[in-house]
Amino acid sequence: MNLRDLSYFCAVAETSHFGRAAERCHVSQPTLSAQIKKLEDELGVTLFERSNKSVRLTAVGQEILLIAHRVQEGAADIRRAAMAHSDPLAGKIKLGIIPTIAPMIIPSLLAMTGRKFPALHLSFVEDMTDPLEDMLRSGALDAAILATDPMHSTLEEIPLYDEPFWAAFPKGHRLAQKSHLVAMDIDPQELLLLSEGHCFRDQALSVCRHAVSQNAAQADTRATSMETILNLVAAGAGVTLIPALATQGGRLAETGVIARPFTKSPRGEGASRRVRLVFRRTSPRLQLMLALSEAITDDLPPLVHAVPKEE
Amino acid sequence: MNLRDLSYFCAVAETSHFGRAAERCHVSQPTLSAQIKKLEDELGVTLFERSNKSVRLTAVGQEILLIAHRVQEGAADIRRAAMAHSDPLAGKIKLGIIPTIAPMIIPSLLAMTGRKFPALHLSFVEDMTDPLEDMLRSGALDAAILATDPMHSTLEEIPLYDEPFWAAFPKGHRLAQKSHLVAMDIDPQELLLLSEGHCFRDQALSVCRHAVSQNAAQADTRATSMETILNLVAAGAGVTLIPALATQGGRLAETGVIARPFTKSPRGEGASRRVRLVFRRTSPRLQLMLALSEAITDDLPPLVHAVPKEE
DNA sequence: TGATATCAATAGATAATAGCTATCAAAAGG
DNA sequence: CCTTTTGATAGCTATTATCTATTGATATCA
Repeated sequence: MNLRDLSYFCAVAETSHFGRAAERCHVSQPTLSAQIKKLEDELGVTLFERSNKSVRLTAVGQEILLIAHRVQEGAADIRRAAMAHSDPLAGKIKLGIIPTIAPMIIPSLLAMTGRKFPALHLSFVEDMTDPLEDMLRSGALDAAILATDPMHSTLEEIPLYDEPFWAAFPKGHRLAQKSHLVAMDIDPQELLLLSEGHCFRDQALSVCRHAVSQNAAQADTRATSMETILNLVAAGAGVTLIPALATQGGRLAETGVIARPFTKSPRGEGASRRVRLVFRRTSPRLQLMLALSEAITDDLPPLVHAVPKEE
Repeated sequence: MNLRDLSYFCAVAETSHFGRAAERCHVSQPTLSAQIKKLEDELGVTLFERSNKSVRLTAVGQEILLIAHRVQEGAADIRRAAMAHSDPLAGKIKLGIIPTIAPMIIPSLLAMTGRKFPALHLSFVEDMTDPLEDMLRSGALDAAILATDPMHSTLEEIPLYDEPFWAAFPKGHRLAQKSHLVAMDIDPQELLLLSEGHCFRDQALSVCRHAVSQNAAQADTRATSMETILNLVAAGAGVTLIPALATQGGRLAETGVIARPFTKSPRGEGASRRVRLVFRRTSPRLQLMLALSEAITDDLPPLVHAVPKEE
């Protein structure tokens, strides 16, 4: 049995005429006759009672016609479903974002996709890098925005932008006197860090390499969110590093926290992290990933830098 | 698209493994891969996200899987329906019978089919030959039991039996003195006939050929049923011919009507009619027709005669 | 780290089949 | 009696589903 055979069958049943049915199916009459015969042989029943003058459905034929219509409707539903999903820039997409990026990027991301991909429905999961990669690999996420090279070879990445680090300290702090800082300006004793697992903790530490060994004193004050750390900074508990985009929006000034960029090195390499769109190498939505990354990099905020093309 | 493709698709979706799915479908893995790819191309969507380590349904794939199951269920329903109708000796059959046969044959017919074809459901239409032939040709009937050669070449017949004619007259009638009659014994003035359209009317007249022209006197007393005629006979209104089987059951004796057979001619040809099973030449139920006619002739009542084999 | 195992995809050849044109055979109608 | 209609048949071709053998890419294990 075959969907084509069923459509031939329906055509004959509805026209009561092999020739006209063949025309409707865009095949020759002998072809159609042969296929009907094949179907009858396969089912072991006679579907039509034929004579030169008339073609009449048998009792089984009538019964089967009803079911055949149902089956063909199902086939049409499959085509419809496929059609509805054939736009690569449409549908639902579940995006994981690390906590040091999520709050800053989600509003603009939603605005941008609403504008450029009106048929796309985004949902978000905010978690740390490792759990996000796990979810990505298991299929629980379609993509993630991360700030590290993906660990697994099954994952693919598209660079989005480089985001410099800034130092944040309370108003009146000695660092406020300089417009640009260097890593050594940070006093390891003062440095506040996110809890382990946050990639930004490791990145901040690698900027302040001199602080690694001496930071043990702060072991008991590791905050689980940027928000908490900045509150600690505002309260005068220390200084910290924050990603550039976290300086936006005026929240810092309100709480009396001051932020300063670092001086760029001669080669233009300041302290920064590379933010990437990550997804399974096997993802069927590569096209969407490319479109999405391009849309993001097309309209970057001034505080971050597009990735140089040759990379 | 194709029912086979859909079953391949379902197999892969359910095993998440091309090799095992291929095994389940009894085809090679490359075959299955190719067909899935073809299906994806045709639908314009990716159904599976494949890697060496895992095969995962996409969102469209999940949606389509549900519909595909529905479609396959429909295909199974078609096969089931065909299976249920594949026994040629089962199902419903609508049988037309002329009024001068119906009352005598229906009880034994029902008993016989109930015994020999328990899966067969008979229903009956009692009418005169012409309307029955029309219904037969239009498909409103599956078969008919008639006593005439079918008029249309589209109809086929199987002889069942030859049924002699008997004369019926009131108790004390002069004919009662003879044990066997000849046609000329019938007085045209007395002959009562069924109304026009009944084949038995014409057959009775052809037996009493001498009565044809002289029967005009009875023109106003044509009864529409054998029952009525016999009541007239019982009341002394005349004599009539009846088919042999109408003499069964004791009803005649109760009403004081006497029946006598005719003498057979030297060649064994008495006055009689041939009763046949008639159906469309194109009928898909030829097998049932043969079985049915054989079952009827296998167990004829003593008053009728099997049709000689050479005919 | 290198060897092995796993698994889907690809290549190339073959078998099955759906398709065509031309023709036939039966029946109906003028 | 001839013509028309219509489904079935015959013979051939194009398509395609299928096979085996192999590749290439990962993952696993020693």
